[in-house]
Amino acid sequence: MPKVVDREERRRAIASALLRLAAREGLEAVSIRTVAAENDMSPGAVQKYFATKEDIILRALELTEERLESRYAALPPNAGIGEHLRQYLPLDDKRREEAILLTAFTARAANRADWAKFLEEGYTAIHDSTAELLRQAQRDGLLPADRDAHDLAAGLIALSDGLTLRLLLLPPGAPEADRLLRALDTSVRALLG
Amino acid sequence: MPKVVDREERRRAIASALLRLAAREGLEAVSIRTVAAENDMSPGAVQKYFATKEDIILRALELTEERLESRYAALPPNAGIGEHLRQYLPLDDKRREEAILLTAFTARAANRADWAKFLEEGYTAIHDSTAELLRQAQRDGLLPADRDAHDLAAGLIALSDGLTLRLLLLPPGAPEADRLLRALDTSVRALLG
DNA sequence: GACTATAGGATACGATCGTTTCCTATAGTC
DNA sequence: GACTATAGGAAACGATCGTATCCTATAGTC
Repeated sequence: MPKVVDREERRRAIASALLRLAAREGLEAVSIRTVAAENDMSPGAVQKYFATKEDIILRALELTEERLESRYAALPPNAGIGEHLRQYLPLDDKRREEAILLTAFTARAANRADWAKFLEEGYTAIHDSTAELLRQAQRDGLLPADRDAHDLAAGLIALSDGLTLRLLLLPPGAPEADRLLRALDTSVRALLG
Repeated sequence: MPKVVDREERRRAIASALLRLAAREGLEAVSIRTVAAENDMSPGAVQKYFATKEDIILRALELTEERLESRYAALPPNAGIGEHLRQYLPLDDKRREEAILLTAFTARAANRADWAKFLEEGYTAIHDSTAELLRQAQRDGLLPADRDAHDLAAGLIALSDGLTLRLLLLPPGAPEADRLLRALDTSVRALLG
């Protein structure tokens, strides 16, 4: 056997470099060559791990969803709904990167059924775990039992996603962001209370 | 004077062709040549009206916001908040096109201050007119007077935008869309009290 | 130590990109 | 009718794209 490397680790590193680059300079700046440079490899080396550019993008999409899920899993078990929603907002550089990417991917996915299916599955997962959280709150008596957990979850997630779009248009530390976050709190309370 | 054409009309037609193309095949499919073909001109002719590709995109952005505003203005004066929000959802091909474009533009604008400023102004306009609508409802006694119209407007718009992202991932006539629309109604009612 | 399969890099190919330059046709002025 | 400014198109430029091909270096097997 010849020289051996951890192929899966390499693939992840390349996809991660793509995400870093795309978040910093936009998805249109992504090419085999620029991704290779971002990961300090030659373009030829990248091609040993991904046959096409499209394959790298799909792996990067996967990686983004993995990160979303791991952040979700890292929340303390007794965190409230508000804290869960806040996890998805672009309030620091890392989450801002992810939000940019998911937004760009979503726009492209609208015309590509395979990408859309992929993203939709991620949405469904978030939706289901949010709905489960709400049902738990109902069992604990923290939320009126006559609410439809699914409808409520859809509303809360939409609220968070819509706010994310607004926040992306503001400079990272803009003062208007506080107003928007307060509006989110108000709306969440109105929906839950 | 030589041959005379309506330059503004030509510019609008070119920008409109860009929007049509970008909505159908994605923003990455947009080039001087493809836009020219979409509008049945030669690439050289396009360059007589826009010096750079970037200029066309900016005009297209302007055009999209003009369309949003004109649709908003076309609503019957006694329409409710729910109908206003529904205007922005991608429920037919035309609005789906616009939503795809605005989403793609927003993702790119996150890294480009000039685009972001442009989009943010559009958001502010929608926000202000929505808040005004809410204050009118308060004066009419249709909405409790103790609500903050600005926070409420921000929440309602975020709700609509977030739902738009979800709808973009579903095929145009998907049955899940109905569930989401019902969730929107539920949430709007909860927010308005 | 010879052999070999893979890592990694260099290079080439055809296509397309944004943009510039040059040419022709035409509608209006004098 | 000569003149001219503009519309519109054709072609070319250098750069970059995705991808394919070829070459070398190296880590493991026998």
